[in-house]
Amino acid sequence: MTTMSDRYQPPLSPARPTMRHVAALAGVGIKTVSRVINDEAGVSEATRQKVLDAIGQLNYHLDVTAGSLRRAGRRTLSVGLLLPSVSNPFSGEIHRAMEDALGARGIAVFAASLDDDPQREKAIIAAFLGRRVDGLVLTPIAKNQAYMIPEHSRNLPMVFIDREPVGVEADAVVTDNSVGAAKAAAHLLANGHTKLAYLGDRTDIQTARERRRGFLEEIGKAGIPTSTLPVIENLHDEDSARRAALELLSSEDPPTAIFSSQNLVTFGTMRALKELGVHKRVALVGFDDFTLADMMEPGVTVIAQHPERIGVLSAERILARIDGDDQAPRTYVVPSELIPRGSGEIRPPA
Amino acid sequence: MTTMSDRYQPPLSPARPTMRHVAALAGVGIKTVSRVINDEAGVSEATRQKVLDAIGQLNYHLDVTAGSLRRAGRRTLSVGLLLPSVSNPFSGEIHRAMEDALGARGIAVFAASLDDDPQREKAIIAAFLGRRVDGLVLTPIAKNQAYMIPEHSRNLPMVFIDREPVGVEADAVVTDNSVGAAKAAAHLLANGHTKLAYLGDRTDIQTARERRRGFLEEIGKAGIPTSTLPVIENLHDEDSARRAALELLSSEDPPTAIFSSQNLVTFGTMRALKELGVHKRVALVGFDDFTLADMMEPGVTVIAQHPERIGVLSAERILARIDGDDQAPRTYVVPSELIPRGSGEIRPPA
DNA sequence: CATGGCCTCGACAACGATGTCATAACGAGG
DNA sequence: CCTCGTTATGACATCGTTGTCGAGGCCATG
Repeated sequence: MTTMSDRYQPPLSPARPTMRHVAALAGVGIKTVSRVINDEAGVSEATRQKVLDAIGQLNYHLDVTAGSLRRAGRRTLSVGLLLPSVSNPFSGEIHRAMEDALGARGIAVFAASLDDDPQREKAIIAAFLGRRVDGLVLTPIAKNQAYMIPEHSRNLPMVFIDREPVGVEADAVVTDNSVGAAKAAAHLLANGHTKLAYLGDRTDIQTARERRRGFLEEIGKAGIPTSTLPVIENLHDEDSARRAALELLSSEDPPTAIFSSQNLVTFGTMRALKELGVHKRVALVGFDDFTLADMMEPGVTVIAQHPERIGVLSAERILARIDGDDQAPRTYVVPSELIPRGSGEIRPPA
Repeated sequence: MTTMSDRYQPPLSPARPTMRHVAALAGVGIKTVSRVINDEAGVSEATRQKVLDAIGQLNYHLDVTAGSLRRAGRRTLSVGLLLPSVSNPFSGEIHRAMEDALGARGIAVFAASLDDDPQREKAIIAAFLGRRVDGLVLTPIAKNQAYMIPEHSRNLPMVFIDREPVGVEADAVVTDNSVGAAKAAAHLLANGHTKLAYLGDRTDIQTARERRRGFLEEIGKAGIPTSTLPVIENLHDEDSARRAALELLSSEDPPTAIFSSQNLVTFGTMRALKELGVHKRVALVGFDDFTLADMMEPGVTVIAQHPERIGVLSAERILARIDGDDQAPRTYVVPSELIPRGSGEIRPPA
């Protein structure tokens, strides 16, 4: 005789209950069940209890998607969120703020990563449209969002993050990229630097161009010629930034201060500075804050964006649009903030 | 006369097209449209083209949710993912790996943050069930998952991450927490330490308990009494960890090596070490890798988990279950890895 | 030319829910 | 006792899609 008690029991698989089952068990019509679940008026307390009991007994969960098919306004109670990558902390913060604001309204969030790939942007949007999301919040990559015109004219609520849309009119929530970069420039100038350099991200990314513009314009205003200032771009990962910085710093007349336009570029630059042993002599200001920046040697001065703030604002806007707000689209600017931590306050050699 | 060209034009809002519209425009029946879209056989090439043209012209997108209502197996092509917080990098990595694997199959991911709140866990699961997700991947917080028994017996695919479920049998993908912690202990012992300390997370978190166990057992094996070894727990954020470490290090007979059981605890400890100026004299090994750990002074030795690996494996398992795999549930262990970077190789004072 | 088989294709019901509307029950007012 | 308004309730159509099934057209075979 073998004992079977420790064998895996494939579970029974009773059909998932529907309103009909609940109605039958409670001895009422399905419409009454619907009324109870949706808290509609016109159900006696006794009936309500019977229905609730049946729901509990069957462990019934309303099928939101089936409901949305018929429901007025056809709300699916879901929105699509397109981010650079869900694994990057900046995106994560935005995602989190969005989740909290929308979750409170019973709206679920589909999140997806774009990886700077315009094709992917379109494919994901198509997938989300197929799910009939109530709204779209996205950090656009494609040069142009004209392909969204059909949806736009169907009044699909959309909010653009990080960059204003091209080809459709819609709300946008952005960081003051050029202003932030100008602050970085002003800060380095104020600390006495005249030999500056710019290390930047891919030039097809609008925010990268804005940052470059802000940085260079501010320097120009100070009367320092920008035509000879080293501007190294299209650095999209840590290692290419590191190598660019190494080369730059090993050149004949190296800069005494560097502005890096993005997180990974900042990391690469930090590595280069450290490898050459000049991390305490060459000034650095990076765009984007990061964890432990204050624990580095020296602490890294940054232009911090406020992703939670961006997320909260975007959530507000998409909710307002979903609720029918039809004001003219606006762009909301979230100010960046210079956080001095040491690396940006290094003064040029005398 | 005022010009209106720059005024906002609220867009027209033609109804979203359905298969019926496509069918009418193409001059075919709706079933034929369905066949074309789903690549079913039995449609002549000519008809196919007509339908595809109509789809393009109307900018039609199949309504996946409506389809899932009728489709065999009722797949909604969505899964729910419950993470500690979408804003934490560890969760982000898992999310990303999941998104990639499931996205390739046309499955969308609902992600939500638990914040270590058992109530939230239940609420979010209820919300996901209401959306009829095809599967659930979760990092459980609640002591017990017995409340999921009804779903489990309805064969809802589930995969648990980070911790084996209690109360239901299901696949789990976990890090070898106790083994990893033991490695940390062994590493510190091998470097000559005998005065060690443990700084840990909340004791109601299973992984935290595992790590403590692994750490203390390994030390016990080496013949060092663990009863007097400082074990400070329930440190759940950076600042409480910092304060605990400060106190510990200022005590009469401070440890020469510290093991911190989690990211935030590690950060707090690093701060304390630095504040006291002993970061180059007291050894530290932290559980969980983090960005720029190698750039700290000294580099921080960690027991790294592999969240991408965990994500990939979880995605594989949930897909297999969705595809009908009905083997007995298993627990998959993803090995952690000790990465020496300096802080863990500091030797005790002679 | 009749027959049968294959290929295309569409009518129809159904999925699980909700909006509409009709009806039953009941007490109030005449 | 009839009428009326109010409240509680359910029958039914419907949302957009897919599964089932049968109809019709065409071609090859005998």
